[in-house]
Amino acid sequence: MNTLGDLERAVLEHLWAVGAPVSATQLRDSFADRGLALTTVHTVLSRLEQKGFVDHDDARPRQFRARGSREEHVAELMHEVLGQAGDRQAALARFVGSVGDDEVRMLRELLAGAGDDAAAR
Amino acid sequence: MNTLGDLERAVLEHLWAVGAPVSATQLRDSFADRGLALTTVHTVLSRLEQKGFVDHDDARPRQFRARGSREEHVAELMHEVLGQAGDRQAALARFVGSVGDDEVRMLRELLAGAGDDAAAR
DNA sequence: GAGTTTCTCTACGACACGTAGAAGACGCGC
DNA sequence: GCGCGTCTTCTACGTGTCGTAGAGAAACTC
Repeated sequence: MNTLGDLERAVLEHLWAVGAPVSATQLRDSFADRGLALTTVHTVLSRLEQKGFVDHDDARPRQFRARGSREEHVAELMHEVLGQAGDRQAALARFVGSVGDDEVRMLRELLAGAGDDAAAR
Repeated sequence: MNTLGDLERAVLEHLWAVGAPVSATQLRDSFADRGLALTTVHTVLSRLEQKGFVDHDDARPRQFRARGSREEHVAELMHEVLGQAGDRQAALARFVGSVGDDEVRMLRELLAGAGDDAAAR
């Protein structure tokens, strides 16, 4: 499910942060502190691509970009996790029970506002 | 974070489902379909214990039990996942945006009811 | 067309996990 | 108390994933 190694995660985070397509070379330079070989970056990118997290065009210096935003990803993961609960309601209850005050406020507004057109996804 | 193998997860699920302390032998029998050796069960139990998911007393045929409920675990995981979001609010918004109608209703009630004593955890 | 850059293919070491054997620790019945 | 069967611990191996990168092919630049 959440199967991403450290480097994979770091690269994906970077792509999310940048928001724009990025070449392998640029990535290697962004991670200069790790002193990665270009091929390493490529391997990681292919794996992220296989896993559906990354996309690339076929222009020549390939440009890679994340598919979907970090928030989308997080929301999706939250749903997956929730799906593991036997009793979804109980799990949800526990979850909101330990959410910060400001976030509770925000949730209230969200739920009030989006109210009945929630079906509009 | 969510590092549980298939068998580890299955065993933990079982412990959650049973709710009561269980011996290794009983576990092996519960998983008779897999034809596991007792030692395998023990290994898995130790690993789950190392990871803090399982507890055992020191009576002689050791009795193992899950620490915390499945729902607790799920809620905790959801928080961890949410913690990965750069923009927690955005992630939360997306999350509730794709929650089922009945669950939306339940959340509304929870948030309305638990309202201001949310700090009471 | 030669040199440089980028990409793909392949590989290897480390680590987690499923699996279980070997041997020691324990308890029960006699 | 002793022997025997059971439970527990220790250790190990096979496999898959991930970090890492080399070799060679492909493409671009001039």
